[in-house]
Formats: sequence, structure tokens, C-alpha cells
Amino acid sequence: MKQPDPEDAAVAGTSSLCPTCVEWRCGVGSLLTPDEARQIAAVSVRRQVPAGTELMATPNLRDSCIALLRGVVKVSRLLTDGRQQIVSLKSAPDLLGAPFAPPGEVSVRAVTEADIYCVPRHAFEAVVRQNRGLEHRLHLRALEDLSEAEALLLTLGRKTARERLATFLLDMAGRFRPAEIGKRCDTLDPAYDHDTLDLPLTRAEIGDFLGLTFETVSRQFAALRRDGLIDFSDARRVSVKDRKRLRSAAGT
Amino acid sequence: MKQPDPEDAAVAGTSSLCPTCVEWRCGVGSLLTPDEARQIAAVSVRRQVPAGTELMATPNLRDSCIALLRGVVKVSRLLTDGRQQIVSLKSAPDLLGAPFAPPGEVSVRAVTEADIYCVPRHAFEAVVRQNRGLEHRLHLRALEDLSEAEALLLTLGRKTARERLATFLLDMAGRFRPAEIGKRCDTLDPAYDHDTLDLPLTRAEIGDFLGLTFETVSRQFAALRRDGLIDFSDARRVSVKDRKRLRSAAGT
DNA sequence: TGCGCGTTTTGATCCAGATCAAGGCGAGCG
DNA sequence: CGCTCGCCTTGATCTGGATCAAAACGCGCA
Repeated sequence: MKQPDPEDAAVAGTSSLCPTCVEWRCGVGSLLTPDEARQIAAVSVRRQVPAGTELMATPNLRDSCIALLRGVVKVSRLLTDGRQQIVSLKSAPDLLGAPFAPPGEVSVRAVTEADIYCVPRHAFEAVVRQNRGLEHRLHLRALEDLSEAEALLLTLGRKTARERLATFLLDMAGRFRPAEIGKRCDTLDPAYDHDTLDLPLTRAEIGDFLGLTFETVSRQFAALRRDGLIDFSDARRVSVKDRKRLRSAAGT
Repeated sequence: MKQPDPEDAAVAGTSSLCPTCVEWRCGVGSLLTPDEARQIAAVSVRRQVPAGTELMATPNLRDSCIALLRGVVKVSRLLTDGRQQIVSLKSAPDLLGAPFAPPGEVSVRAVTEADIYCVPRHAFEAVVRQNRGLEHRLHLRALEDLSEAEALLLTLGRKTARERLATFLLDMAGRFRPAEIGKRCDTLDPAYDHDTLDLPLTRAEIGDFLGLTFETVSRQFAALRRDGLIDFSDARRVSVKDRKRLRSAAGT
């Protein structure tokens, strides 16, 4: 997409833009140009939050867009009696809380310890208004999120428990390489085992993502293991043993 | 939103912009300014399609954005074995197939007879590129669609059959006033019964929307009726008898 | 007017996944 | 250490919704 610009080094050196922000800018998928990154960095605050933090509970975060620099965050919708549905899972680097989106009834909670960058919403929106290209990139991103949500709708509405788990594993594969949870960037080290991943979620959270109970998640994992499609070295570390069969178990 | 501009009459009279297009422009929620409407009308083709038409099957529609002028359309995702999940229900006036969205694995099928306006995708995108404000409005619309999809995720992932049906009815209420299916615009006639609606979908389609079978849809409708929350004059025409209890049956 | 077909209702039965229950395992910690 | 507290597994049972089956209801059409 964007040229790997030599301006980066210079940017990192200037004023308020730290190296991490540069990484974020790159990692977020060329969302920001160096100039946009600079403008946004100028009005932002960096924080570290422990696992389990509800970000929307912190008052001044409610009015911020949040750049996720490190860690994993779950976005859920809740029913009054406590039932919840995880609506999307965000891993660094990503952006939480789109500019221009009305506040909405969601909970945003750190799954792991996380480093975040808080951008006051109105300031972010002001930057967007000045940068036509940025709005276009945000627009495209919203459309991608929509497409992801639709895929999850199909999973929740029409797939069996086994198919949901297989779908979930394929979705996670590649996203969470082992021991990289909490790391800032995926280095492209060829030594990495592409078929092994560390799940960032508990069984209960996977259930909240897939519309199942944690017992069913556990049992279906056990079944997929028995059938030789996957294996576990411990509860969180999975290896995909037979991608082809796993894919067919996901029901297309 | 937009000022009710006196330019309309003039626009309607000029060249290629017909009165219906003006209505579409207004109805779509101020998506287009008169000038944008004119530009888009200049490159579009109007068609009428019978109920059941698969729009994405028509080759040149695959590369179009579709303005829905009259009728109801369902957007679904399919599994190879025929299971399907309706991902969104569009009623006139609305826009199908967002500019810039990658083609994606969806089926778009007319539920009722429909009048549509086909805008070649690249031409639409060209217009958008020239109109900063239009892209912003499309961006906001994508965020709304995303929010709707998230609400449906909660419904599919965590609600019981009864809650799903109650949620569905509240969602439809107001959207489909009786005998207005297929009409072009909702006139604000105070005589209308605000609590009665004509369902545009069959029981099977409602099932495909809510992740249920048509038998379960039928039975839960019967149960809600027995409990006095709703009533049917025929299979398609529902009246909400007790909105408060229906809302609580929807599980918030 | 009666036929045929898609839709809807309702009944009977089945089963995938929920619920209830009991241990086990591992990590932090006094 | 040994304890506690989350997490995870596994078993037994229950149940909401699926599946299978049949009949009734329109509605367009000959």
C-alpha cells in the first residue's frame, strides 16, 4: 500500500512521536501517514493497563479513540442478566473505537495487559477532517470490520459447536503465534511454527465469542484433538495438525 | 440533516434525473446532494426485478452498487450445504453494495418485487472520490451497519428463540407498516396504526435471519400471541399488543 | 369451482448443547 | 512448602430447539 518511507527515522526523532508510535502507525496497516501520526501523537496520552481493565469504564477513555500498541482486547455486547457476546477481538496493532461512531452499548475490556494510546475523539476527528486520505482508509477499515462481523453472524446463526471451534481456530491461526501474545510486533522469523498458536482467551471467553458454554468449548477441543485435527501442549497452546481437515470441519 | 432544498424541482426536471431518483436521494437519508444525485443518475440504469431474483447472479449487477427504490432485499451468507444466514435486511430506500467494499461472499436476493437503480461501481466510486462529503456520509453509514450487525450477533449468540422473535418484531415495527410493502415512500399519515406491521418475510426467512427453523418461528409466534404480547390478523400481519412486555421479552 | 403448490400450523420424537456436579491442575503467595 | 483461587476437564442429566410428519390454509390458475 504505502511506500516504506525513509521519513520514519526522522519522524521518530522529532518532538512527541516515539518509536512505538511509529511501529503502531506501520502496524495498523498503513492507516496513518507520518504526518498524520505526528498530528495525532501531539494530542495523545500513552498508558499501560492490566488484564481485565474495562476501558469504557474510565471516563476520559469513553471519549477517546484507543490505539492498541500491545495486547489483546475484547469488544462485547451485554444483556442485563450478564449474558455477553464478544463482537470482535482486537490485537495490537489496531484501533479501537472508530472516529465518528456513536458511543453504542459496548464493553471494551483488556484480555491481556495492554499498552494503549488514547486519542481524544474530537481531536482525532479533527485530524480526520483535514486528511481526506485518512478518512478513506478508516472507511475501508469499517467495511472490513463489517465483513468480519457478517462472517461471525454465519458462524453463530448456522454452524454446529464443532464447526464453530474449527472456524475459530483457523481464524486465530497466524494471528497468535506462540509466545508472541503481548509482544509488540510480529517479526517475520522463519523459524516460527506457523501451525502453533497461543490462545489469548480462556475457555469461557471463547464461549462468549462463539455463543457456547465453556464446557462445550472444552469438549469440542477434546474431540478435535481425539480426531487428530489439532493437538495441545497445554490448555492454551494449540497446534494445527491437519489444516485441510480442520478447514472442512469448519464447514467452508 | 439537509435543508429541504427548493432545487429539487429543478433537478427533477433536468436531463437524466427522474422524480423517483429524487425521492431515492431524499429517502436514502440525505446520502446524496442534488448535484451528486445528478452525477450518479447520469451513469445509472433503472430496472424492475421480480421477487426471488438473485441480484449477484446477474453479471453486470455484480459490478454495480444498487439503489433500492422499492421493495425488500435480503443479504445472506451461505454454507456450501445450503444453510444460510441472512446478514441484513434492506428496505427501500437504501443502498446495496457499498462503494469500495471488496466483492465478498454474499447473496443478495429480492424478497419482494423491487425497483432498483444500478450504478456501475467504478463510476460510483469516481463520484465519491470527487465528493468529500459523500465519502463521509458513506463512512457513517458503514459504521451504522456495523453496529446493527453487532446487535444481531448478540441476538444470535446469546438469546433464546422467544427473545429472538421479540427482538425481531420490535426491529420490524415501524419499518413495515401495513400494506406499505412495495410502496415507494412512507407517507406520514397519522391514520396509520403504529403497532401493526406486515412482515415481508416468510417463516423460513425469519428463521434464516434469526438462526432458527421455520417451525420454531411459527411456534414462538403462537406463544407470544397466547401470552397476549402480539396478535395476528393473518400469518403476515402482526399487531403489537403490549409493547412494554414485548420489549422485556426481547431481553433488553 | 376445483386443483396444485407453497406456506403455515401443530403434534411427536430426538438430540446437540446446556446445566449441574465433581475433581484436577498450576500459579501466585503467606 | 501447603493453601487458595482461577481455570480446565470430564461425567451425568436435562431441555430447548431441531427434526420428522401430517394436516390445514390460502391463492393463483385452468
